Amino acid sequence: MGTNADDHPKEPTRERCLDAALSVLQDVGPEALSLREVARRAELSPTAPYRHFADKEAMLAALAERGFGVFEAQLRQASPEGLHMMTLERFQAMGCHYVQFAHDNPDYYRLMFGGVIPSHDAHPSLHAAGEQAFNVLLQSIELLQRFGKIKNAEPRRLAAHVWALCHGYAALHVEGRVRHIAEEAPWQERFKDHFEWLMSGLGTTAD
Amino acid sequence: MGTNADDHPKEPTRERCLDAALSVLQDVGPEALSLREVARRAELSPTAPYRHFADKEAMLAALAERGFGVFEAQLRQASPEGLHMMTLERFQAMGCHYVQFAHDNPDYYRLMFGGVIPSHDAHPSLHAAGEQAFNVLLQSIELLQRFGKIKNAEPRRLAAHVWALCHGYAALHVEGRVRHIAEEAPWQERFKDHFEWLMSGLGTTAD
DNA sequence: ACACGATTGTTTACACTGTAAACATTTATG
DNA sequence: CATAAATGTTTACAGTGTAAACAATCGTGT
Repeated sequence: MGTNADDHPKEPTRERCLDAALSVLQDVGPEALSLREVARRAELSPTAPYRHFADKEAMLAALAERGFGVFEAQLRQASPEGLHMMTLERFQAMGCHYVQFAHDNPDYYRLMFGGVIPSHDAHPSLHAAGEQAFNVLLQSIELLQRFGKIKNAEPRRLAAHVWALCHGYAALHVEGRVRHIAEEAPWQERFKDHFEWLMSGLGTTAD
Repeated sequence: MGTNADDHPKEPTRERCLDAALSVLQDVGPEALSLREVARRAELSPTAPYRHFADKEAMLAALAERGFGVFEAQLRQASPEGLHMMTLERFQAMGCHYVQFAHDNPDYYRLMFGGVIPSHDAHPSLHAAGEQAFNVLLQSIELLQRFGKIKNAEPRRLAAHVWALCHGYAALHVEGRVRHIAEEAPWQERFKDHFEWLMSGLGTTAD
């Protein structure tokens, strides 16, 4: 006794809502997600979540923010000893982890990068979380430049370049738009090729 | 007389619905789009659209299909005399037209490539329309290969590569996730750099 | 010309949604 | 312990997706 699955009376309601929201998201997708179903799964009255979130969008924004935390951690994991020891190998691993995150958490990914939340700027802390994740990429690029591993163009543009490929790849995957291509080999293998093609266009030749 | 704006009594209702749907989409976005508002703008009874579309998703699928038509036309426009005269310059123009489409028609783009329609395969003609647009890219790649302009890897992978970058770039733009970068220069200029970096990774060196 | 089945449109109905407001309860704090 | 804030519930309302029943319109074979 006392070991029931739903035995977390101390867990603050707000977190329970977010957990429930994620579970609803996985089951029915963001379009069909309803605040009331979230309340139901969190074992609350239908409108209780309004005590913790201004409205549905604010709740999704909070969930997306949580997603960015997991995401950033996963990116950093590619270079366990910190970004300052950046190498091309680790940078590629980071790209891999990027797509891996989208693959493992399609709902989070859609929520964070799809159009579910119309404007991130309307939710300052969400915007900040996104910015912080982007900075991991940006700093890595700057370090690679300092070590002479990639060309010396404007770092934000290089970051946007790499980001665009990763996001494009991840998004097309998440939305299932590349299944006809995906059948032959596991995506990790294919992505390595893509990343190498990508990086070979960013080499240090006439900055 | 007879020249009123709403003087298209012959226009089939189905098309009027799609026009109305696009207009609603532009005004309130796909999340908030309601079939009844569409019916209102098409000057129909609230449930009339059900005579033309199985449900809301089917209607959005039909609209997305129309979008793919416009999209494909815009891609082909980059090589006015047909794909068989493909050059790297025209291919770059095609990339530009890709992003231009997303920029000019963010609602269409989100509808076509975002997660609004969960599975394209559930709507065969939509799936076909998407496939057809992809084939424009694929054929261009194959022709560039035949002319020795790019490396000789599996065409579908090369196509996925270019597509991923274009989609990533377009999507991040459409969702307004690159405004901090976007301020300095018009995106057309920046995209040219990106596309050149991309293609320089696909040159003919050790296939 | 006309009957009749199919196509297209409308009305009605229902369960569900987001959210505001009023109310109740718990909790923290003087 | 009193009282104010935080948290949860109930009630209420307008708007939604969609099914079903009904009405009008149209095309077609005779």
